[in-house]
Amino acid sequence: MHRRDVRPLRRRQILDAAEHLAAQRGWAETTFADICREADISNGVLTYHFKTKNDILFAMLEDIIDRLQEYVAPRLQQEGLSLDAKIAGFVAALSEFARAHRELILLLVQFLTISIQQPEVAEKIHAFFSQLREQQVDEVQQEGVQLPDDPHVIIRLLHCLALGLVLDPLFLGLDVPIEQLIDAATRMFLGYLRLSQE
Amino acid sequence: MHRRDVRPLRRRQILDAAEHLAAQRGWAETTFADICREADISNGVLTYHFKTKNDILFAMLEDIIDRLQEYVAPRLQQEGLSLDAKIAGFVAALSEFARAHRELILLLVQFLTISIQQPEVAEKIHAFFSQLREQQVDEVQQEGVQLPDDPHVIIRLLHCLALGLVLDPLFLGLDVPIEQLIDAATRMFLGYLRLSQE
Amino acid sequence: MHRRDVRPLRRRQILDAAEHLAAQRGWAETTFADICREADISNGVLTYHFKTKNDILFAMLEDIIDRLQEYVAPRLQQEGLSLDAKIAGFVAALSEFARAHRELILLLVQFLTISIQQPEVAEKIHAFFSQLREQQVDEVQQEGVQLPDDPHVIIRLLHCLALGLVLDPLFLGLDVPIEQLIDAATRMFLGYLRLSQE
Amino acid sequence: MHRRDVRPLRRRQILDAAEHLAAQRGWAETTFADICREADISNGVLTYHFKTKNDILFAMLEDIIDRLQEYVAPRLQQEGLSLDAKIAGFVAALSEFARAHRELILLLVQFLTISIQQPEVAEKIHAFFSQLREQQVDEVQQEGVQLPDDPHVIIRLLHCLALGLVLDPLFLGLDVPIEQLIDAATRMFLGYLRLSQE
DNA sequence: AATGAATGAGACTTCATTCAT
DNA sequence: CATGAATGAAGTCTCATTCAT
Repeated sequence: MHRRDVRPLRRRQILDAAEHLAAQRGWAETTFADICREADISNGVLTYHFKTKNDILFAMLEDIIDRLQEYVAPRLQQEGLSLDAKIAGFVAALSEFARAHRELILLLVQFLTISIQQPEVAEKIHAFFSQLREQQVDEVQQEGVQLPDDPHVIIRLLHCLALGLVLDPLFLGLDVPIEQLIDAATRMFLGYLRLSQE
Repeated sequence: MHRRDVRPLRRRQILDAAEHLAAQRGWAETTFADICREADISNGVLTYHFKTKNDILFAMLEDIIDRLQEYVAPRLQQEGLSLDAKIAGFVAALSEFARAHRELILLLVQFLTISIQQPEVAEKIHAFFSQLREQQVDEVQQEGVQLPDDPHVIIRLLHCLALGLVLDPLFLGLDVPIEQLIDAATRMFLGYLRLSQE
Repeated sequence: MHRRDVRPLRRRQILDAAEHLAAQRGWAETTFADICREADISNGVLTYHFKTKNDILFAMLEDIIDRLQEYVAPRLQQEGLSLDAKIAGFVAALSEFARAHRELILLLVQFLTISIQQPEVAEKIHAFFSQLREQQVDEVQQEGVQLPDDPHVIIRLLHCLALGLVLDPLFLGLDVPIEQLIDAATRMFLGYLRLSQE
Repeated sequence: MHRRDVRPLRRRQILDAAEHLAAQRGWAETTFADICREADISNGVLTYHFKTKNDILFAMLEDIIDRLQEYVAPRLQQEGLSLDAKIAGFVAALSEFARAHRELILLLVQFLTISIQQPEVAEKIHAFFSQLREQQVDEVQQEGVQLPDDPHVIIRLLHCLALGLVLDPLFLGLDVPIEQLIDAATRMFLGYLRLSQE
């Protein structure tokens, strides 16, 4: 009897290899041969599971969005936490995540770049972040406190800050310890939330 | 007598075409043939002026750094402005720049992505932003006011925010009017600067 | 089950074509397109079996050295022959070989020329002839007769003469029947061997 | 007033550069750009003096044949020398020449290789050596002594030997001191000349 | 005489994709 | 499911040659 459904295993094997290489050297510079070598499979296996290179690209995209989803989900809708605690928690989690999953961040950068000319990719990324924003807007709106801006603006601003905090050390070096930066950013954002209350 | 200085003209022509295409479709997807078509020159002219594709890449990098430099320079060291006015001016200028030079921003994104595996590219970008940071740190230090953090941390945070503000609408769509975002960001940052004075 | 060992067959096919063309028109003037046409294969097959043009060059070199080896081996260490008979046999075999394998000789000339600036090629050719010399020196030393010079000098001289006999008609035309030349050369060399016995 | 006839000077300059490079790295690997760099001239000058690459090739060929001629001429028709002395002198001069003009020998090898598929080149080289042979045959015939073979065969054999002595150390390394080789070769040939007198 | 920019054919090489086994 | 040989279009790059100045 055949091993039941080797396919998911093979796909996983291939995606792991492809993601590693794409993060490392860029998707355009990643060839089928590279992936075969990295995944220790033959060219035939690769093309059996993924018809075209773009198929791999989209599978990777879904894969990393799933992974981000899994990471994010339990951190939302935590009952009993103050807004401040949630925000501080979000920024802290983000920075921790960026350090622990550097490769995934690099991969995401690849996809952001690709999204410029691949509308389908742009759409998927957009959808993920939109949904995340909506959830966070909901959380903010549940608070009774007075806010300095429309909740959508607030969350958008939070995301801008988050994006900057994740990418800046990646591209521009790290002259300043990341902890100090995270700390300052948290204080800044919490201060901003309280601006209207003065 | 020779046609006066044809080389700089041709180089400019080629770089314009290459930058346009790289911003549009990505550097890896930009071929010699594309550039020739865009610049309306023959393949020979292209390789006469730039020995290799990487030569074009580096010329482009220097070109955009020069352009950023030219844009940034007059906006620094403006005597007689308060720190608050400078910060607000920086964020405003940035957002205005991002809108007016969308292509240049896209190009910069390409280079950021390339910098991950090309140390030479990373170095040049790093050098530009380091220098900018140093200048801004100097400006901050000239102020007599008490600050919430080390000036390096403050400027770094400002740059994180700026990076986020520039890239976020590019990649993640724009559900929120950019003006509101800029306004909120400015208020946030100015509030942060005053935190220590309470 | 796979077609049994297609690779060696294809390699053979390619090498035959490449050797023929290189002998005919020179290696530098032999293009991938030429080889594909001659071997009746597609460009893809060629580069699938040989990554670079230099790979083909080295495969050719090994191939012709193997062929020379196979030709030479059975002619050495023939027991029961006098030194004179061996020498005469060597010269005769050589001239016969040069006529029967003209293409191989032309190919060898190509490699000699290439060896001037490719140390790796020079090394392989050198190794082959060194080994041949050593074997022949051994044979000479087993003779009890008094010799006019150190056996290494004698064999080296024999090889110089052989090289001249092979190349001269190739390059300088043939005003003199090759048989007469071979005959005279044989008499000359045998006379030389007996010089010390006078 | 113009410098009178710069052209011969320029041609000399170009030929020197071309010959040096062709000897060094092979003619096929020598580009116009290489020659311009080596001769320190512009591309325009090069193509003004030589329309095509083959023009340079033929000019080089004529140049080296002239040089060989100049070297050889005074060594022929030396009255008052015995045949033995002439032969010994020829071999000695040859070996001395090969050492002093290594580059020219390398260049000659290039031409020999090229001659295989360029009949015009083959013809010129052939003509030079034919003429040299004729002169030497004349000299031999003027001797009253009894010879072991037809003078044409003798001289041809001498040339084979000479070719071997010049090329062997170039291609096959030099395990044996060249002096010993020259000495042995001279004795061998002189012995051969006396064979018929026994 | 001299210059060097311009040309485009063609070289080597890479690679995603197909397919017989 | 799996293999890897085969494909050829397309990529980057080289270079002899032309030509306006």
